[in-house]
Amino acid sequence: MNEPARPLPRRFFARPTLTVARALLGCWICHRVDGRELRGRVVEVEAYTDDEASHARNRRQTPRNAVMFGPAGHSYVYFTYGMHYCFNIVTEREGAPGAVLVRGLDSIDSANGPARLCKTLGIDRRQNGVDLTVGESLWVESGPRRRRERVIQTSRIGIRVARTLPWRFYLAGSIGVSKRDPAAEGEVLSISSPPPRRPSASGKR
DNA sequence: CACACGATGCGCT
DNA sequence: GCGCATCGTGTGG
Repeated sequence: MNEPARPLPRRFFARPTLTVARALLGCWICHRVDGRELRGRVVEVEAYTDDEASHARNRRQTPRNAVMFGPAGHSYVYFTYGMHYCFNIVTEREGAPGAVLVRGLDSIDSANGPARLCKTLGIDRRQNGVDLTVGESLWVESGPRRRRERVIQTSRIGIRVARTLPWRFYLAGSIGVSKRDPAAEGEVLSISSPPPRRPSASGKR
């Protein structure tokens, strides 16, 4: 049998979104499905509140984003591009929209990128609105970051607006990070390695 | 009702 | 770097 769940309590999630996002690094996402328990360690997240890139932009509430306005510690799973799911964890006090998009896990295969992560953990629309503090099917467990694991803070990915907000966090050097930002990591140029390729000026994403 | 488009990932150039 | 799958959602008429 599996170990009993030790879900993080509501008060962990009912804080400012940026605080929760950073605190989630190193924690475990656990999903009990089909009699087995899948778990991965969070290594990359993004914060969304009521900013221009958020589903709750302008604090506009809709059927889809409703759980972002609800109590913290619930899951917000949305469907996108006609084929993918993304998993978020609701933050802030009730009435204030906020969620952390979980973008990458390690200690499990194929969990780099928010959609692959959902596929690997078996998360889909059925998990939307689940209370993660119950510890019954889907929950989050504490997992303190290891010493020497640096937290990198940089801009979010895959959005067209609000790109200057540094609201993405990841653990440097971890497998499971969808996209690294060498500049934010303070990478030193080496004369023995080829020069980094510059992104073309046409890039819109 | 019509329509534009996306918090992505894959395969190919 | 680029095209594209594929459909729910929000917006506007």
